[in-house]
Amino acid sequence: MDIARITIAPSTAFQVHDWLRKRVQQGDLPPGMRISETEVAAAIGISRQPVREAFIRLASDGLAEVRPQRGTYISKISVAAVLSARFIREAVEADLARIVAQARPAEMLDRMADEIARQTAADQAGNVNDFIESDDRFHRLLALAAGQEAVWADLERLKAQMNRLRHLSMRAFDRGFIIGQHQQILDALRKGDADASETAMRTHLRQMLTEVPQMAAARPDYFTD
Amino acid sequence: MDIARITIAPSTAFQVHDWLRKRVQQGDLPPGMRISETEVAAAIGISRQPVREAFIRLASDGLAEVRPQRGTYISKISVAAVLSARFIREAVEADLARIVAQARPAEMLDRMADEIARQTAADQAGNVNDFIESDDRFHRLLALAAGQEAVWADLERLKAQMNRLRHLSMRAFDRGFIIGQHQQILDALRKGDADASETAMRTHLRQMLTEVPQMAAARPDYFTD
DNA sequence: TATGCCATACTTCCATACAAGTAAAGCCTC
DNA sequence: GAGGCTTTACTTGTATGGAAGTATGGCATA
Repeated sequence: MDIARITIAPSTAFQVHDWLRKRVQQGDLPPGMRISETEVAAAIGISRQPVREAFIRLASDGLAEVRPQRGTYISKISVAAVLSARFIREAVEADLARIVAQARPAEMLDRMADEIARQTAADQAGNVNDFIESDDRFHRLLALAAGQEAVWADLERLKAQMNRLRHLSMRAFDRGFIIGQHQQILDALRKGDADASETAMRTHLRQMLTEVPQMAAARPDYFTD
Repeated sequence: MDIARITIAPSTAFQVHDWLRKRVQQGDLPPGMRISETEVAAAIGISRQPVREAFIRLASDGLAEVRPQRGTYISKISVAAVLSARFIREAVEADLARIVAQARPAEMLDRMADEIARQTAADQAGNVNDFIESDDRFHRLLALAAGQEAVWADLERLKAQMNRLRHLSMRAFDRGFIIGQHQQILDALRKGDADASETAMRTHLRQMLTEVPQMAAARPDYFTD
């Protein structure tokens, strides 16, 4: 039997945090921008306390920096943090790829193919957000196919800094190239070739090594380290 | 020129968070225990607000769970979260081992040997905390030797759940065995044998796969999932 | 003009009061 | 005794006032 799904209204602080987090990740609140408890509270029409607690959560996410008695600022994108997250992603997804290549779960691979189709459509429509979301789902499906769903949840946390960079870079870089790499990965997985799958995945994720310096050079005011 | 190191007194909320976090990680505050803003505030002699904010941070760490209008509880150790963190560690440290084996930075390898010596001493003295700290330093040195210090910082966050488990299991399991595995890893690194280094590291970190179910069976009230 | 002091207008931090929700014990009713 | 209601004592959530610290512009002074 299905149990009833009871949802209680989330607290104000929770909602504010969620709202701010999304806006930061999408680049709506740019790195370095100053935000103020008073201003946000007034804009929403609530007291300062829930906003303050949302700021604390945002700081825990690494997306904001609270300087006591001075102000709160949207974190600049740490190049070191992005590269670290990238390193971890490569190591983890390389292992995931090997596992999936050996198991070859047909349904999951089909769903990955579906995502590639969606990416092509989003690319042609010029819809950056759709593309990024499908990109994430593609990689998440890999974790699912390897029976390691929780791993992707952990990676999501690490990707926080990377995501912001991606919203900047997606406009500048070739999405068709990314789609091609996804296809290569999927082809190798279907063949059950663990070595080729790992190599394709590592190549794909190393792409970022060239993108990061370019982005940092283009918008130095958005980056640190 | 060196710039002056100015330290400002950390906020009360920060200190409370730090205190609670350490106590949770060392198992002083057991999984499932109920904690209350009012009680902690009274015990320390401050108001509820900073304690409340410390609870929020603790929840962000995954070490506590705030149930609105009901109470706040120390998180039980999520088996899924531990296994996920372990999977990530294996993938990442396998890559790190390969890199270090190829570079063979003499000074770092010597420092890793020092840590093994400290672990032997701590083991004979029966000092669990010293052993765990040295164990962490050993693995951290590996990241340092690979030029990926930031990676270890990210792993630290993921290890939060694992650390609590370790304080439970270290008393039950054979520390001498762990030391031997560290030595095997170091030997392979010194030889510059990337494959052997990777294998030794993976073997070492897979040890946990047998420990986790045993611990969960021994103390089911401490675990979830 | 340059320098040091100071008032002022911010900021985050903490304390306090109250609001809203939960849970459990006690009591009443059947 | 069983079931249901009410009271009561909790819990966390929000609002508000003030404390403490910071940055800035103005002004007096040399």
